[in-house]
Amino acid sequence: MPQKVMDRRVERTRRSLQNALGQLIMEKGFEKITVQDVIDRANVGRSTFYAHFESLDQLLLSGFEPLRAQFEDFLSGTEYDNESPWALSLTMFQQVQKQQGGYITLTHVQKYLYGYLLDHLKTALPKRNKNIPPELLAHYVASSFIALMTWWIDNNYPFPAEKMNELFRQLVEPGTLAIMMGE
Amino acid sequence: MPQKVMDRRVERTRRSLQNALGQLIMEKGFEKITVQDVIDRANVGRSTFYAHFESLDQLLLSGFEPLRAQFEDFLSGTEYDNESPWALSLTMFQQVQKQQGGYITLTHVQKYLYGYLLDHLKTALPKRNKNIPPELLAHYVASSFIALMTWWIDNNYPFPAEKMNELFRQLVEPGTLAIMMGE
DNA sequence: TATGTTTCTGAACATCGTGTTCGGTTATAC
DNA sequence: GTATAACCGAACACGATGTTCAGAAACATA
Repeated sequence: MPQKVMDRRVERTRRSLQNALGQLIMEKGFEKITVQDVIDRANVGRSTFYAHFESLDQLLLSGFEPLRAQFEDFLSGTEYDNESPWALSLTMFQQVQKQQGGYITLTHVQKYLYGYLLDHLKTALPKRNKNIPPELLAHYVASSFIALMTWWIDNNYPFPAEKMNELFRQLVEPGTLAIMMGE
Repeated sequence: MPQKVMDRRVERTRRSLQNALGQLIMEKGFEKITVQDVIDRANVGRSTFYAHFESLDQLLLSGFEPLRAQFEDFLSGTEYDNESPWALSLTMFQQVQKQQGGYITLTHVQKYLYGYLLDHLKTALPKRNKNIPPELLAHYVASSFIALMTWWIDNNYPFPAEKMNELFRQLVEPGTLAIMMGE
């Protein structure tokens, strides 16, 4: 939970680090980035970095915080039913699209979104089925979502969020319905 | 291409390193493994490791070589048609199952299999479609495959390969057909 | 069994990234 | 204007990487 009033310097430092990380992820991918890279780009002292974050992973996570809060809100105000997975995926497409040019990157999506969707699906999907284990079904749906989202971001958002969600549903729903009914 | 006759010591060293890596992947995951871990486990000198492989990635890749060769064979003897993607996926399920207890791990699957399937799909799938970009479709199918494969290995091969491939097809085919026909 | 060749060993070394510490400097809030 | 909080940056210990080299061991051959 953020302080009511935050020292300008703190805000400036954190923003700067987040932006630097975002840029570097685009340039060379998260795995190849060092703390040195980030603090050089952000013009921040080494000790300052560690005063704010205990690792690059923490810094990465901090940039995802705004979206995380939105999804929490969304989920706490939603009933679980047959439509809720599609509503959640639509929200995710929309929110990510809105962040274009911000510091939300593919790395954020792949690292955090998958888990959110999976958790939701595990409770939203029917629990018992003789044709397929429910966790497998959840994995399949969540993976498919991430695949579409990854392609979408990689290709620079060629379609609007609504169209992506439609594609997602058209691809995934028929098979899942078929397998739940039995062949 | 392996030598006709290989010095016993070379064979022993390489096997030992591959096995050590396989064990360590199961124990703590590929990302957390260091060269030191591997050579300690394998009882091999530091300089020996670097005489054989130039990195952990190379060592990992070397263990996948047998499977890679099989898939090359399979693909070079197969016509591209509507059935070939399912035949390839079945082969992959079967070959991975056969390697149970060998040094093929989840890491191998996720790092190499995806690329193989994707390449095949890009040529095997119909090239033009007004409803969905072909590369997106290929990504979706390949990701779904990896999702099922991952679950299967994670849960210790609860079903035979044939059943997994059937599930894969039942989940993926209806949606892809529907979207190719137009809604 | 003797010989020449290949492989393995292990210690030493340079290099790089991490995470911490601390005395000194600067910006901010009031 | 002053007390306080944040930032700086140099120094340090640590651990992993990748290379080098001289000596020991295993191998193929005859």
